[in-house]
Amino acid sequence: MSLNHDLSDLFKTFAAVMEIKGESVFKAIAFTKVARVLNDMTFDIRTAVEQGTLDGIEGIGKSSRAIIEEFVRTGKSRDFEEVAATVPKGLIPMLDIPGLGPKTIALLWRERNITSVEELTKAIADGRLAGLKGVGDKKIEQISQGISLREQAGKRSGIGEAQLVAHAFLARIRALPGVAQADLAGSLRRRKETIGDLDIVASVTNLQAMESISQAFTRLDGVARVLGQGLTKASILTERNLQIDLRIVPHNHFGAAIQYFTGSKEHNVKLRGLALAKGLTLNEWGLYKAKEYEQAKKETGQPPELEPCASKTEADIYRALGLEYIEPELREDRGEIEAAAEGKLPVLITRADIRGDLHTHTTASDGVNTIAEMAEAAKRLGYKFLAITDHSKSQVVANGLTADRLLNHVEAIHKAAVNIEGIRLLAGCEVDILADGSLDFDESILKELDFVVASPHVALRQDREKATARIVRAIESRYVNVIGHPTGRLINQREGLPLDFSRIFAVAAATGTALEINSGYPRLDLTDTVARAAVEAGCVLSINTDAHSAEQLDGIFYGIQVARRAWVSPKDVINCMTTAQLDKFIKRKR
DNA sequence: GCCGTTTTCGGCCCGACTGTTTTCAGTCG
Repeated sequence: MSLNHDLSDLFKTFAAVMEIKGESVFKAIAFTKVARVLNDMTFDIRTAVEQGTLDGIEGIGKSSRAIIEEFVRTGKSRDFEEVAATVPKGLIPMLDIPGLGPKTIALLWRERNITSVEELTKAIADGRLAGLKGVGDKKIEQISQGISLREQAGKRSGIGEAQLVAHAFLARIRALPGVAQADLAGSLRRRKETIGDLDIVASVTNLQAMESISQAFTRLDGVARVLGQGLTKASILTERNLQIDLRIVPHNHFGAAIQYFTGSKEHNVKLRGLALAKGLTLNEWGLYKAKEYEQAKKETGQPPELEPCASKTEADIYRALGLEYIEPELREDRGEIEAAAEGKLPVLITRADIRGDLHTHTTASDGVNTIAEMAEAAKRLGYKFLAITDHSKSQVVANGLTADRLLNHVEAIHKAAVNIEGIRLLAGCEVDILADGSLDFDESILKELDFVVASPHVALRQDREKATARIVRAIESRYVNVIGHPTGRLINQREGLPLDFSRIFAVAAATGTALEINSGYPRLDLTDTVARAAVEAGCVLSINTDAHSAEQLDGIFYGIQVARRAWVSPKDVINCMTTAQLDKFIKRKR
């Protein structure tokens, strides 16, 4: 898929160059969107070009299509190279410095011949920025801090880490005097797998309290630095360099504010475009009649003196725009607004739909709880079935089971099942998919199992062709029910296998093999966009915890969130089947 | 550059905060 990413990067850079050159911002926005669409794509762009299916994709117009086609054919774009040559390469990374934007970068380049972050650092030290119009001492200090911030920060936090910090701060904010309600917004509320910064919205019933809350927030425990603080808004950095933005609004505007702050930006842009087309205008204060809003009295930090069409709840806003309510996980501008307009949003899966976990470990391999303990924990979660799937022999570090040990373990599981009522125990195994796609046990062993998860653990740097053939071969085994964490990726740590998903989906759908959304953080594998494409291609999914302890069974929550972002309904997931349906699902393949 | 149930031309989301300004530009989300 690297071609998609290469092209996405090209459009991103193209947009950056246009910003610095001061061309129409709309051109840059358009190319930024093309970059996003390419990045989200789960099919190979080369195939789309060859099959001529590039036409129908929203956001990719005539010019972009020409660039894509040329790049697929020749590996480059003359248009891009021509434009890029007019701007020094070193200016592009300067855009990542917080507080420094395209206008100032262009100014530094033209007036001081600064063409890289390194030169900028030196120029600041030498005092060469003095006398630049619009750049004072404070601005220079801000840029200087921005440079060091960029070096430390870099990566987005994984949802697992961000969540802990978010809940700690949310609790502290809720405890501040005058706060009526406070909730998470931003990408964490949308349950994105990585989080850039945390957004929290608080409401007040007494407007006088707003500023004192804003101030108190910047003095909370765990605040390392204050980035900005106004009447209704404040930003801080935590000790771990995570940025938190707090927005404070009057209580009857809470819905509008949390809608606005939840984003995504792209979702909101489209929503406001829709509002405009209906003669309305949408902002963080509410949804208003556009003409009235224009004439209304407005003051910074205060709602306009005007009755909104909607503002109290998010549901009110979506309804007033003629849309079904859109769950936060869907708000990415991936077709949800169009679907909501037609009343065709999916019924999203919830925790209550899950009837069992199909990928778990015990003390037999590298888990910490026994069969009975895992079964009791599953029962407490209300589950009707549980597959015990300890590691196979190649996973030596994980105490993987040899054939003999596995057969004994199967017997032990069946024996344990006799003593445990109300839950069906499946004796399974997480069998390694070896580098060539063969399985760690042969069929004489596999046929003794009730359930098989096959997963790749090693050789995760294979090329696309090899990796795809490997997983396809595993799917074709009649005993394999689920492909566990199909790519092996780890958030912020490991890319995983570069699979050709359209081939994987075709074989998985044809054979009745489920693809896993592994709920273990930082796996979360498959990802949201891939899982969605899988379902659209006719595949079924399995959401499992890969729990190595009874406690970890609770982690199913992460996988469900990925599934919700993937537009997944209960009917798409084998964990939502009744036990009888699950038996049928397993039998059908054998 | 992209797009079209008010448009094939003329729009394109919107407000808060900061800094350098005496009325606004740049940046951010």
